[in-house]
Amino acid sequence: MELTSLISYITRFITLSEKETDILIEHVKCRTYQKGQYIVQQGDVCRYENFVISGCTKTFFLDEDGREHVVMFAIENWWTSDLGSLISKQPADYNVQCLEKTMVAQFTYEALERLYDEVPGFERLFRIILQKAFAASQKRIILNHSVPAKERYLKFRMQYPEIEQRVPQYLIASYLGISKQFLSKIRAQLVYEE
Amino acid sequence: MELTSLISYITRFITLSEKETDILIEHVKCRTYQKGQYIVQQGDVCRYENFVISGCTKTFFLDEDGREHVVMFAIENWWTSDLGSLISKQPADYNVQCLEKTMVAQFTYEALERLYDEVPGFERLFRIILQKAFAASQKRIILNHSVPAKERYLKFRMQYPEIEQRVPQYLIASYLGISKQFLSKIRAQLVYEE
DNA sequence: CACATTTGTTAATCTAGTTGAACATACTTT
DNA sequence: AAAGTATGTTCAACTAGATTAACAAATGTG
Repeated sequence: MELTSLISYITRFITLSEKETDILIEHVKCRTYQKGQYIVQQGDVCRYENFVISGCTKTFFLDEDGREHVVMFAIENWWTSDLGSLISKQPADYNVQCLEKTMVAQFTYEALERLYDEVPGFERLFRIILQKAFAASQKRIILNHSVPAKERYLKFRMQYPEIEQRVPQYLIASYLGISKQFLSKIRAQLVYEE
Repeated sequence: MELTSLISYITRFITLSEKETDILIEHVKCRTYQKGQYIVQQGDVCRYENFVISGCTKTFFLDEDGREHVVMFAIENWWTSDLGSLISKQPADYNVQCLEKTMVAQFTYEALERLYDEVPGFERLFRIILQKAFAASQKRIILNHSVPAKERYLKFRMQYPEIEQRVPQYLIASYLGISKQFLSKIRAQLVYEE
């Protein structure tokens, strides 16, 4: 079934009784997006927390000059959303767009609230997910400030080899905070060095 | 009592019965650090989640060349820690050092675990805190990538006017990811413009 | 008080990374 | 097959911001 990966993901962190699994399933909906479609649009209020079952997405925003800045990617077993928008019900800062045909499991804000109340471990699950996400986000701030682009690229390649394969280079450049030309230069250097 | 600010902070998010308040108090310890002392040291395992009762701290790390990079500040009613280290029990990436005489309320990892189990709302409290912290951290990554230093400084000034007053400029420059000379140049420009 | 340390400014030089344009390659779509 | 669109490279001119160093001003300390 479609939700297998979600359930086995969740049970890595908390145990779910049969009844709780049923409650979970009632509160989540699967949806498939085609390549290019938007799961979240900058300016709209974000309605879902999304768990990627299959496919690949990019999260980005457009600055005042219309330039695109990639914030993150998401592949199988990752969460993606504009959490700030979801919890505050303010317009989203980000877009989440599918780079491939992508299937996600979607939780509305209300579904999450109910799950927090009805499934005891659920609050813990998200506390743990958020702890990790926050710690990773903090590390990324460090990285951007203290490490030159070349090393940032190497680190990215090490950490997310699947993503490097799946995603075009100019998007990776944007994620790293550099121009595609400069990434190309870095890659040329690395080939020469190896 | 010293913990008044902590308790009124917490009750902004969840309700605490008298008994729960007692349990909370049992699991937290106040400690005062003098100016210059370290609450967390890079390389040590971080033992506490800290709530600032009074004073001011900076969180920073030293890169391979020994240069200091400020990640955040914390003043009254803020949390500060190296969360990654606290939860993984791996050596901390950051230092948390007091810029003034600072009083904090400290929770050990074990105390937090017990509180999650014994005080029903506690898991929710931290889920909410982490949601906000994560969303803010994500916004900061955007900001660094898409906005020039001058605007980043203006935004910082708007958002944290108390901190701008309390903390020396060269630390703010480091927080913004620029050199102190460049911040000085920006400030000179702003005075001229106003 | 004088002296040292911390904090802030100004100016010259240097560099990592940007921008833009031209060209190459591949993948779609008609 | 032709033509368009998405992706990737290279080069030259440019700029945001770093680095170094010298000097003020402010603050702390014996």
